[in-house]
Amino acid sequence: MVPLKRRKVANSGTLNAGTHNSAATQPNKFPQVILFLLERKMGASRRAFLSQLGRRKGFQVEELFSKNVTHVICESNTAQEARMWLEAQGAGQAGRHLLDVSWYTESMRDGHPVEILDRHKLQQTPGGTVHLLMNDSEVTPFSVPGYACQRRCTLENHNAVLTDALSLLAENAELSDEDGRGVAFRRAAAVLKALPSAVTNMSQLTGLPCLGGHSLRVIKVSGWVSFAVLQVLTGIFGVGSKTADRWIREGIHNLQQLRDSGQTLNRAQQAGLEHYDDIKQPVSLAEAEAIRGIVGRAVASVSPEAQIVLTGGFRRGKLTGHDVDFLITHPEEGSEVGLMPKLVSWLESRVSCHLQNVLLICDVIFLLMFALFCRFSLCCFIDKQTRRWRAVRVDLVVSPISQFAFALLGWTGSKLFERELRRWAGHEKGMSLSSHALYDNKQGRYIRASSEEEIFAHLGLEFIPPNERNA
DNA sequence: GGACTTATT
DNA sequence: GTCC
DNA sequence: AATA
Ligand SMILES: Nc1nc2c(ncn2[C@H]2C[C@H](O)[C@@H](COP(=O)(O)OP(=O)(O)OP(=O)(O)O)O2)c(=O)[nH]1
Ligand SMILES: [Mg+2]
Ligand SMILES: [Mg+2]
Repeated sequence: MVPLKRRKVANSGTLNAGTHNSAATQPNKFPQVILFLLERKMGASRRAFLSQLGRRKGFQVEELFSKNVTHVICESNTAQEARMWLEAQGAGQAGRHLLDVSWYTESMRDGHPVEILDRHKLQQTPGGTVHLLMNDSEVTPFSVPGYACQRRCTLENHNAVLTDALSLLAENAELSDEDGRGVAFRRAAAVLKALPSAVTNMSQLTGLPCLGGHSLRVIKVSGWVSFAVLQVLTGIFGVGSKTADRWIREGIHNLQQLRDSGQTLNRAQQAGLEHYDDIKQPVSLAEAEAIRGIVGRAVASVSPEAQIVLTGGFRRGKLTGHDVDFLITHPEEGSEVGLMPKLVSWLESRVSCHLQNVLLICDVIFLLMFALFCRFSLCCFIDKQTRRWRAVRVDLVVSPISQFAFALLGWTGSKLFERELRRWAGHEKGMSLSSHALYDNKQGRYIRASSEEEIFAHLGLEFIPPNERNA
């Protein structure tokens, strides 16, 4: 076990505020304000970061304390220590503001020193009274005196998991002959054990004594639900992080518990749960091509001229996928409207019929109908010559030919590649890219394109073929 | 501190 | 977590 | 809130 390395307070006189970062540092815009950030509980890196931020915003932030300093900034629960530190500097508090970091961060946000309100002033907290962040009645704040000998603590423990974790670290420190760290963890554990109820929110701990950075990180990590549980629940189609989080808080940690819980599920979630195992199985390229055949025939029968293209990961050369993505268009602008409903009807008409040789669409599990009814997802079952059927997800997108290039680029991915394209468009070119269009924010007009190559060119990027978009 | 892709339901 |  |  490697203990977290202790910060070295680098008081080397290497920093001369005037010269370093001069390019990014603006001249002092507020000469009546000279800031100093106290490192205690803030940490060296956070202090360095905040200092740099302030200087960029035109504040004078001193590296070293001096009599000229008008505002001393420190973390919210260090009032007593801050005053003692100032005394030690022989400075006292004479006419000097002693402020919480919240004043600093708000001033950074607004770009100027904000009015000093009561909540910005450091609380006189001899024991450790809770610093209320907001008048939120849901989060019950705790208040605990600084010494264990000032408080009553029975055998009751509402935070056993957390105190166990901290006690283990204490034991480890003690056995490593690090008594200082050992007793620190013991105190932290004791603070949690003294609480009248379980900790539900990290914000409840602000202001409590004996809980330093390390202990707070331990508490935070201990509260994490195992990644595996989250993966299982969000692995259900229609279940995202918020829903998974809510279910976990309600004691639902696996599929069986979900089924037994009687939770009301929306349609996508019902289908996602019902076909969980099937949908999780990767789709092979052969299956994708087979489905292409089915959907292709469906498209041809409802609109003979229409074209269908395999997009998504398979177009990028992947050999497996979590679904099969298709883009459908029509050579004549406007003829594509109404294609999707017809296609869906055609597919539905084959439901539970057994005409196809190899493949059969037999269950449409949900529809996602958009404004123009241009996108839809279905779940079909494939007969693999064994009379066994499995659910496979298929995404269908219909696009007018005028938008085809944007749709093709947009639906080919990868997801990260798309995000990077759009970020580049916005940040570097002042344009907005979507799977429908490219908009020039400066010229205030849409840019037409009839191929992916043209879009890359408009964006000032070298063309990258699909098989090299696997970012 | 704040952004971090964009559109659709 | 990285960049501004 | 979830999905592509
Ligand atoms: N702009 C944008 N496009 C996305 C997003 N998610 C997916 N796409 C696009 C790019 C993807 O390649 C395409 C198909 O999405 P899929 O989820 O099917 O991913 P893909 O086919 O790449 O991988 P897969 O093999 O199906 O797991 O849709 C997104 O969040 N934003
Ligand atoms: Mg896909
Ligand atoms: Mg897809």
